[in-house]
Amino acid sequence: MNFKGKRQPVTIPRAAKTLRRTRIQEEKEEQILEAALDVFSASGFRGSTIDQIAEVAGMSKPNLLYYFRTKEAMHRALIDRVLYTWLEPLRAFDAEGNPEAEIRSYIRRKLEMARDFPRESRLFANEVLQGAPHIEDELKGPLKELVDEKAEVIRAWAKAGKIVKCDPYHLIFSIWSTTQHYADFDVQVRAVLGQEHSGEGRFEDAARFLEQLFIGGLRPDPLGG
Amino acid sequence: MNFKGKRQPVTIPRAAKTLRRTRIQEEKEEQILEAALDVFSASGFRGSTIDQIAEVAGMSKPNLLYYFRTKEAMHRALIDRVLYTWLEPLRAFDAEGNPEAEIRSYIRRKLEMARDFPRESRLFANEVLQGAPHIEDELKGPLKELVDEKAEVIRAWAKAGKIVKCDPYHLIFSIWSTTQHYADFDVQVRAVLGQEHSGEGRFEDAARFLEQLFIGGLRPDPLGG
DNA sequence: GGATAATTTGACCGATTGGTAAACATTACA
DNA sequence: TGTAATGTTTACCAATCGGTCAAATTATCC
Repeated sequence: MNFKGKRQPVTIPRAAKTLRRTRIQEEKEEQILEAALDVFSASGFRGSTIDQIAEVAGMSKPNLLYYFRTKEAMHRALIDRVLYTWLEPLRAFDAEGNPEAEIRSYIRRKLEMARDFPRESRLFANEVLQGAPHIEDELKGPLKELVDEKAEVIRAWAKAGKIVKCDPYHLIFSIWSTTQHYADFDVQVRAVLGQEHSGEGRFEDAARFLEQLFIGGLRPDPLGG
Repeated sequence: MNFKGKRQPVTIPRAAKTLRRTRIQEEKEEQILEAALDVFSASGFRGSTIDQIAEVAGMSKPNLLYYFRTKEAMHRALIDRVLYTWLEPLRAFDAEGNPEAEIRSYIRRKLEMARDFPRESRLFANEVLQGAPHIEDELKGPLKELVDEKAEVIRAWAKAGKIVKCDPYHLIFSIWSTTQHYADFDVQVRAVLGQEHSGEGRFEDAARFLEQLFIGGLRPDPLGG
């Protein structure tokens, strides 16, 4: 029952992390995950190599593998760290609030995330696009539950006549897709808009358009029908 | 000026293709591109291997490389073949038509493509997501020109009060993103909708919602302003 | 300061990568 | 039917892949 000849990296027994966690560990793991975000978000899991991440992180490959035993472990740690934050805007969606204001601020928040955290957006986009082999459970579990909950809120709003009757799931999908588009398909957006309109102002233009679209499209039918 | 010792694959001198094009060539290139679409759309360029494509195509790797000299050449041929078809719906967008009907049918066509050609959608999504290293020219050239043209049509409609005043580029982006979402993020859509609603009927639900959203959101302001 | 644990590295491993060389098999065509 | 062009395969290449190992270095703590 000993481990002589092969010391376990400190990060492996996760439970022990809070007990013995070096300053160096925190710094290096941070460095690595930052580099991993760069690489994974740009090339997907299969298209990324440990050597690339090591180079971006500025350390040797075996050193990376001292902190994360496998490429998969690095990817998993990255997903875990980013996923919670990523769902924050949807979680903030408030049943008690004013529907129009809630939808407006949800769009705005998602658009801000697309602008400020495009790598995180692309990390998930790459993953989902390639069949979500590593996050299937998260999609079918926590994500579905959260969406189910918020969909119920939207359905209640529609029932109360506060917004038009519509499918709440597809409404959420459409907000996701339109906002994340500006992160995931950034190069295409820039190419089409051309140099003159691909500055940071495009996010304001997008926000204006999307609010117009969704607020207009969801305004309740005056006949109540 | 001879090539002894290394016969040139027939496909290399593209100009000569029309002159001497074997039945076998057509069949095999078809087979290869079909397999390449499978693999590239699922893993992106970097994440795909020639061996994978060879296996799917049911032929040996050197045999693939007889028809396409490099992995890049295969990818390029695939992009070239698919791109034209992919832009067909936007090209069909008619300035003379009724704005509401044109937008409605554009959404429907794009949604049909997401349903019927999800691999093609993912091929481009992978490519753009990873920085569009192989199709930058196509984006900045033909794509931008086509979008510019159609944006002008939409702008004219808005000016004439036929639809609400809005940014035509972001309108096009939002139609792209919402429709392609059902191909590119299919696994996520299925996971969130659950088994009961992830049948083919989801495309009808999506169409209904998106038409509602866009038609409602673009209906001209009755005050005209 | 010395022992001990934590960290880092260069050298290396077998498997896989994109791609080649050349022998071999098949087809088209006179 | 012969033969030249076309098509296919086996064996192979150097480079890169994810990952290991043991030795060397550095930080920590008494």
